[in-house]
Amino acid sequence: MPNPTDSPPLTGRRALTGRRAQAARNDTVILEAARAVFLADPKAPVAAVAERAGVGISALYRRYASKEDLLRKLCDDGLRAFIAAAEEAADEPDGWAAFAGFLTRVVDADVHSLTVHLAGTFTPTEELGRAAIRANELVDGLVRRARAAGRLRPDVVPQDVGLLLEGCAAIRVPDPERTRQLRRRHLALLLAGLARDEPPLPGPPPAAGEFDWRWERRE
Amino acid sequence: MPNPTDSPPLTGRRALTGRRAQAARNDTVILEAARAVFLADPKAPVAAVAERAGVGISALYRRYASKEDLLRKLCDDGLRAFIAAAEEAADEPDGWAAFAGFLTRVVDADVHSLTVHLAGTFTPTEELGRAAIRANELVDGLVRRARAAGRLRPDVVPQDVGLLLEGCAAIRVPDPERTRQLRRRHLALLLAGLARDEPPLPGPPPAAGEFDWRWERRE
DNA sequence: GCAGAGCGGAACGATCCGTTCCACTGATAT
DNA sequence: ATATCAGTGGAACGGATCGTTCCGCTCTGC
Repeated sequence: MPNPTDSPPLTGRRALTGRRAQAARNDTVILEAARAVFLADPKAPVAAVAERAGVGISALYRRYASKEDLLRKLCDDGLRAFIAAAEEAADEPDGWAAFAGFLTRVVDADVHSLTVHLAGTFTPTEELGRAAIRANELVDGLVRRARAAGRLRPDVVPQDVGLLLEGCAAIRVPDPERTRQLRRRHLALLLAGLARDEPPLPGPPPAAGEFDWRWERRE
Repeated sequence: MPNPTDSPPLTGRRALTGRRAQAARNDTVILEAARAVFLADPKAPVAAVAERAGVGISALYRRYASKEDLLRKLCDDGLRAFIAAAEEAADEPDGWAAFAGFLTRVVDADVHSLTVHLAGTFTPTEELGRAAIRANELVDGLVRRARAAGRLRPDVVPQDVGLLLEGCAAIRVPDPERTRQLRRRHLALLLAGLARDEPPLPGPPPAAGEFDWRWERRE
């Protein structure tokens, strides 16, 4: 009997029961395991995901036609979370606070590294492409507002955000909570650097589309 | 006839000739290729190095007993370069300039990511451990001097340097020169953030030895 | 009490990869 | 001139890895 986890079902409401409940539980357990595993190592074998989830391999293949399918789903979810964070931050009235809050949210959720490191391991759907465009637009808006608020140094461009997130995502220790702390610390350094009246940043700023190559399948 | 590269030898001086010269040339060609290949993908196969170097596999195995041997050599060279950069920077009289110069040098040479990403793929030698300690001491000194010079915010600790370098190393595009530019830009942001009179960095600062786990062999 | 959804995990086949091996070449020594 | 052999390219090998399939079992829902 696999996964004898939590309490029995309330058959009254729409609550699922027995085998069916277990299946529903496995849905999320598998996704969480996959996220954790591929975040640590994008090339991890499928079996590692199953093991981490505490299920058999067939429980996984019942839900996803292939590894690539699973990867795509993961990346899609990540992009969605990214967009959600941006939209949520947009509600904040102060432009700088919105910008800083957005970055903090994305860094905490570890959403950027998933998207970035998984890109190139599967053939992207058109839907995913649209989401990516939407995400870029949202970031543009956030940067524009932060600049309008007067706190963001004017030589920062939206594409800098990607670099910045990548830098934060690169910081990783075995303990997830500690990772979060260290990344926040690093982000604070970055945010301080984003302030005004510093000497201008060197070199031509990153251009739109300059990072598209990530999406090309790597061998 | 392999590697019919450059001009004939000057037999007069100690200049090596023919087969011998070719071998010497291969020494460096192989190392450069290995550096480039493993920098791009730490798990790359040995054959990829040989191909990139334009030599056969046996030319490689004649010099290194095993892949692990080659990786160790690479890591060792990287650490040495790191130390050299630190020592060179120490000559600079101004503490802040020394600190900033050191970071720039290390980022430009792409030395940090090599050491960090290759760690854990081979069993380290004692010699390597000593070099690591020496490197840490040098960084300590650089941070101390920068702080004494009054430009470095006081809540930055030496271990922050590792995080910072890791962040810079994480940014990578296919073109090496462009990578260098983008990293410099990112570093400038970081350095600006390192300035004084900002709100204090959040969370407990990274502790000494907190990143030692990197050196443990990963499965 | 029966049908089948859901599952665990062994088994399979296709790579992939580190390492060895062998035949060959051309510089060097005699 | 000729023999020698350091240096080399690359095919071949054996082991490991990994995605996927498949089979037999269990336990639910009816």
